[in-house]
Amino acid sequence: MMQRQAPLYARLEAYIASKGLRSTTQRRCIADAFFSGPRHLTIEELLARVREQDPQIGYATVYRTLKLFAECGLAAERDFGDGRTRYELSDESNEHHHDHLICLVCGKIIEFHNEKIEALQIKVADKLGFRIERHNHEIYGSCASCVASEAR
Amino acid sequence: MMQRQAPLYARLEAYIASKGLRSTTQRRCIADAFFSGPRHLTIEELLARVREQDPQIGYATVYRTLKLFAECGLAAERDFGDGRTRYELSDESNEHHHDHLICLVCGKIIEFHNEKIEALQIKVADKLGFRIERHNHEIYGSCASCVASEAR
DNA sequence: GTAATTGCAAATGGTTTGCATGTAA
DNA sequence: TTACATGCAAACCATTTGCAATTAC
Repeated sequence: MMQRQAPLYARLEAYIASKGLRSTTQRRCIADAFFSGPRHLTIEELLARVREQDPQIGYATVYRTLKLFAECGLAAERDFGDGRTRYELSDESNEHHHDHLICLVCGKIIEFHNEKIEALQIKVADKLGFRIERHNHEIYGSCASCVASEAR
Repeated sequence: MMQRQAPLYARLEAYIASKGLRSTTQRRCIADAFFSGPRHLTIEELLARVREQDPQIGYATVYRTLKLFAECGLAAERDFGDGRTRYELSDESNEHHHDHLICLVCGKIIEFHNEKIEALQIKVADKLGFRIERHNHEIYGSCASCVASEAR
């Protein structure tokens, strides 16, 4: 376990304890894969990482465990329109909130954060008396390298 | 057919003719329901409207026809995270582009448009050399009336 | 006439669930 | 000891597809 992931483990263990759940080898293994892995992984990708450590882990366990992580606020579910749910560290587990640019050519996912957009969203909602809980903001198109290789 | 929907019919018929497809009673009936109905309808809702006119129409036909409308640029598919795809008139069939606020309590869908947000998105993408094709921007929370009834 | 379209039912595919077995506390 | 968790297979559910019958042109 890397140093910077220790707080995430601690939060997970605290949640598990507070709910009367159990700390299992599978959950710890999936937590390892999720906390240290690349962002925006699908269940399938996560399962592959997890099975490098323990080939016996079933895919239903990964589904259930990521739902658990989402429930306790460690993970966020993302839908980028390709039919598979992706998981990433939640905003609070992370440095800060971010949104995404998704390359339709190579599949690359780029994170962005723009304070002005965030502020304007709040303004739009306020004007309508709407109380914001969360938002999705995804920009689809072609990333710089795909635009470049297309031009060739 | 109402006056303001005539251009939409014309575009549909033009597309159908240009592709060597056929103008069927089912397609015209589904077009009626879609062009004149409320926005953001699911296939199931659309099917119900369509069957008021012609109870024989099958649901696969509605799926196929809405895909056709999307293909020819008349319809836009929307995913508000509840597992059902919704269809609305595309930006070009409509007055202008818009995004959505979705009430998680009552399900109300409110449209919004903010030029500053649009401009900032382009700025974010430009800085990364990313070419935008489209975007999703959804704000989830509680609408004014649900916030009010909660306060009671 | 013939190629596109329809309606039905079956297939698909990601995700969820029931259940018998295993295991943490 | 006794709930909770796991792994498997089956179920789910929105959507898609194969196919025989129908229809537009």
